[in-house]
Amino acid sequence: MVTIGDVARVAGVSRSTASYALSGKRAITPAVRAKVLEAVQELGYTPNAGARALATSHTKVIGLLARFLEDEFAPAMLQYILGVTNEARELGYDTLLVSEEDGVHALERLASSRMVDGFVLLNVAENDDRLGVLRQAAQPGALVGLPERTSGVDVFDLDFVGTGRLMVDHMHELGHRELILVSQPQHVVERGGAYVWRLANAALERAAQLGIDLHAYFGSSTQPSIGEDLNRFLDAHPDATGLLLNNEAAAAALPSVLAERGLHVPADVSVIGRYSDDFARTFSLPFSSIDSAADELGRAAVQQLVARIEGRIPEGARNVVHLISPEILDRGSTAAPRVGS
Amino acid sequence: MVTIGDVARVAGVSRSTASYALSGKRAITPAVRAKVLEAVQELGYTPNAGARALATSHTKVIGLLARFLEDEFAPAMLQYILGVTNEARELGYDTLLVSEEDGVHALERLASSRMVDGFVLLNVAENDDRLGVLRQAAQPGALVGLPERTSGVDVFDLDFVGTGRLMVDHMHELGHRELILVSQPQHVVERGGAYVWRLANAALERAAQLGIDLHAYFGSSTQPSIGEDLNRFLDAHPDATGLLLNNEAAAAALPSVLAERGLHVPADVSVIGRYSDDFARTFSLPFSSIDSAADELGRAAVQQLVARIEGRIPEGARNVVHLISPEILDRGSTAAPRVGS
DNA sequence: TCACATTGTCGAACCGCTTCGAAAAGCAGC
DNA sequence: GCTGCTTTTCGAAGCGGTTCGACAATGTGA
Repeated sequence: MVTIGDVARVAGVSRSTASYALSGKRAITPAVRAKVLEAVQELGYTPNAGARALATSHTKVIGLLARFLEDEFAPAMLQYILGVTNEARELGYDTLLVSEEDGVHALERLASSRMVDGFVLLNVAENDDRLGVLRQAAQPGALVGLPERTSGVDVFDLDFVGTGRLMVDHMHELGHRELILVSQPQHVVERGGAYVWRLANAALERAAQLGIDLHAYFGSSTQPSIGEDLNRFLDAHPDATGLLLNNEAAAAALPSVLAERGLHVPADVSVIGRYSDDFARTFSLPFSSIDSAADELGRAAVQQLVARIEGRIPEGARNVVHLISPEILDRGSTAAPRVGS
Repeated sequence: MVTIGDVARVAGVSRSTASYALSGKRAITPAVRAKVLEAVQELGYTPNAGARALATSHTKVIGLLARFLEDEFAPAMLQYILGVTNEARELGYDTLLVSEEDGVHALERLASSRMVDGFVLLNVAENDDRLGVLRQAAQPGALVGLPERTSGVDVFDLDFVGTGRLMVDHMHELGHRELILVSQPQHVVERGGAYVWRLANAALERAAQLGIDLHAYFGSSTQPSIGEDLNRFLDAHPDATGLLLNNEAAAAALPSVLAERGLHVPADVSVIGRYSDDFARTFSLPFSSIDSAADELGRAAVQQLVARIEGRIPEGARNVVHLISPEILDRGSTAAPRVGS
């Protein structure tokens, strides 16, 4: 293994000079610096990460704590993960991915062993038990997902309240008066998926204000049960003219369910969903939707985290709670309801 | 930050004694060890990962190099990633996930900076340019995906040759004589997805031996193009009685395509696919299939890698090339072809 | 009681890098 | 040619562990 000592010897300078030549933290004569760089090239020197971490107390690694809820649509998580790892790399950081069940333990382990400079938590629950540990940790943390208490951490999420309202408003403007909302499985809500009821409650409230009949249901997250669920909901409310989807599996299953029932979109029924564009592209999703903005959220969380790690954010500065405004991507699946239906 | 020096002082022993008491590498009087452990509890001591790595040259981290090919079905990758991270954690290792485009560069960076003890490469191509670097690296590596040259690395993959044959054999036994094979997009093949042509060639060869008419196509990986592709293939071969799928998007799209054409499985057409069970469960995939065994492959790669890292494999031992035998999970989507069709 | 193992503990060195304070070198002005 | 100031380089210490060789304290047998 080639060390900075080897570089120094070959370049004919001291180790500290070699170090300064590489870091630029002190003035070095151009000629000397050139000799050092040449030696680096010749020997193929790369600093040892462990040694540097020990000396600087910075690992240039961020810890990414994923959290896979049973019954949740797992592939959606990949978009967030890639957003985080890609942005981190662009900012000079590597990412330690932890998929451990026991997130609290993982957090304690990484924080106290100083393996990482900061944390990104995915899929944060309303009362996420990881937050207590995170607030105690020496390293800063950024969340993707809005918890009840946001003190001491930076938060990034889609505005699910706004999303619920927007869905209802959009349908209302078109003239719909009876809608069905299909959420994630109840299981997900119980495990802390606050975004589910946040959207649902906002939609119900707005519907009540507007005099709209909104039937809110939990749907399964797998086939074929979600297909059966959808048929059941449609049977129960024959006069409903619009569907709101906050459930990826439901979106994926809906085309064939509608086909079997001989229903056309948007002539017979209007549909609007909430899922990632990538998901929409991969599957035959001809439905207008509100993007989950997974990539954007992951990247924003990392940017903020790195800014904190590198001290670019004043110590006393308030934490950020950044909610992305929902935007409808129009795929033409909503229209005025059929007259007389 | 609490160090082993603090522990030693509180316990009233030397640093080395504290270290030995914790590692057990030398005999320590029970009473002394108890005092050390008590001090550890009291102070909440956790060893500093960087310092330990520097002293032992072991980081207890493995580098996971993912590789996302354009047009490939990304969510499938998540299963491999989780298999790797979970197995690694169970064996006491953390996982550094690298999604960097330039895998060669990433590998060099991690290897020479000694950030990881070993590598797992996902989605390995026939002539993967990462292998050259990996063979030079001081750390061992395990691959998921079979390259042309396997020297110096341990390899784990599904037996795609066997898979191609099995699909054809299965259909042949049922009496089918004309089949359509839908592979991943040509793009994927060109980028190095060897598994695609490996399966296709094996299927074609076996079909030729058995006197079966096999029409092999590349299919798109996104909707709605793959739906159009499928319709085109079916139009072109009206007498084909069976479909072989090596393309997740095709599998996901097929149910609605068949519904539109009024075809029933397996009465009108037999179908067999190759995708992960998780994928099958998530979507309405009523097709018998050969599991990708993503989780199993990821775990096996990690087990082998860790065995090498920890020196449990003799230095001169041959590298492992482990191909998982394909097995058909029967979901009842294949049957004898309709007589007279 | 003494020589000799054996067992348990300690001090010091080392892993590779950064950084501080001080020494050395260079340069101006007188 | 000397003083006084910068600029550049160096030596040494320290980050927090592990590990080796030596020493001290026991215990054993003669």
